[in-house]
Amino acid sequence: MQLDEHEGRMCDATVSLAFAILGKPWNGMILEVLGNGAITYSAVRRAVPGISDAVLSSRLTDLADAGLVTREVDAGPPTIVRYSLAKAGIELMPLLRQLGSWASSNLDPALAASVRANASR
Amino acid sequence: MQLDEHEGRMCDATVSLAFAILGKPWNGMILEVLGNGAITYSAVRRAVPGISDAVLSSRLTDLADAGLVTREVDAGPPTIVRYSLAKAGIELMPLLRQLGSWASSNLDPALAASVRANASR
DNA sequence: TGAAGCAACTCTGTAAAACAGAGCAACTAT
DNA sequence: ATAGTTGCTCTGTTTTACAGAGTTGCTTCA
Repeated sequence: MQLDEHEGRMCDATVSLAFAILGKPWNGMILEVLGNGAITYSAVRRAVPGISDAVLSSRLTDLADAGLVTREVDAGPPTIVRYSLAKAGIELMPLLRQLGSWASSNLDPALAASVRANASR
Repeated sequence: MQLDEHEGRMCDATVSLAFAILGKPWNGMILEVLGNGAITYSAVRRAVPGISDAVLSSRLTDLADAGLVTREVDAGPPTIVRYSLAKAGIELMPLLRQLGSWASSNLDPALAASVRANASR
């Protein structure tokens, strides 16, 4: 068995880096929702059907730590917490839109249904 | 507390669809590696450090089922199995490259290191 | 020749992550 | 007063990824 041009092939480091964020369940969708402007935690929860509180909270924290998302607290009362995209997140939006276009042209909508079925389980 | 324009906000269905594939750990990286041309299972394994055989096998099957990847068997001997991108996968490549560019401009490389640390655990 | 190595996976127990749902403090609305 | 909402936290359960071993069929090496 001849090892040839495959031998030194490695996944591109920048793509790996991108998917450190985007390859985690729910992140892409959360970011997309935030792309439409500052939003409260509960509204994100409603906008992303199927996500749990525990995961949403954890993801928002991670995204803020990574510099994609900004968490702003209006002390109130009532306390209002808003999440919005930071510059890095904003720059991702055109790509997310293109990914949506690609998906609608190339993927079977039943795929999303299977995800939703999982979510409703 | 006033519910206003947030009320009807929902995650875009096409983005959800895209992330049915891309939001699963390892898929983005596998697809990127396949983007450089047909490749054997073992070569994919080496190209994506940290992935397990069980997950790689499962992902390749899922990607083939979704129509992004083609599995071709050269009966041999020795049997050679090659994976390559189908049309839908090929159309995704420019977006993956852009995601890599975005990541290198906007994400902390330490993020990838944390993923690799997990992988070497 | 037999042993070692490689390809392409499969199998299985363990650890980690996501799920599902309950709960809490601080508020607002009825 | 009760009920509802916000923004989470907590916890037991289920699912998924991890880690490593294993199998068959081949090729390579001593």
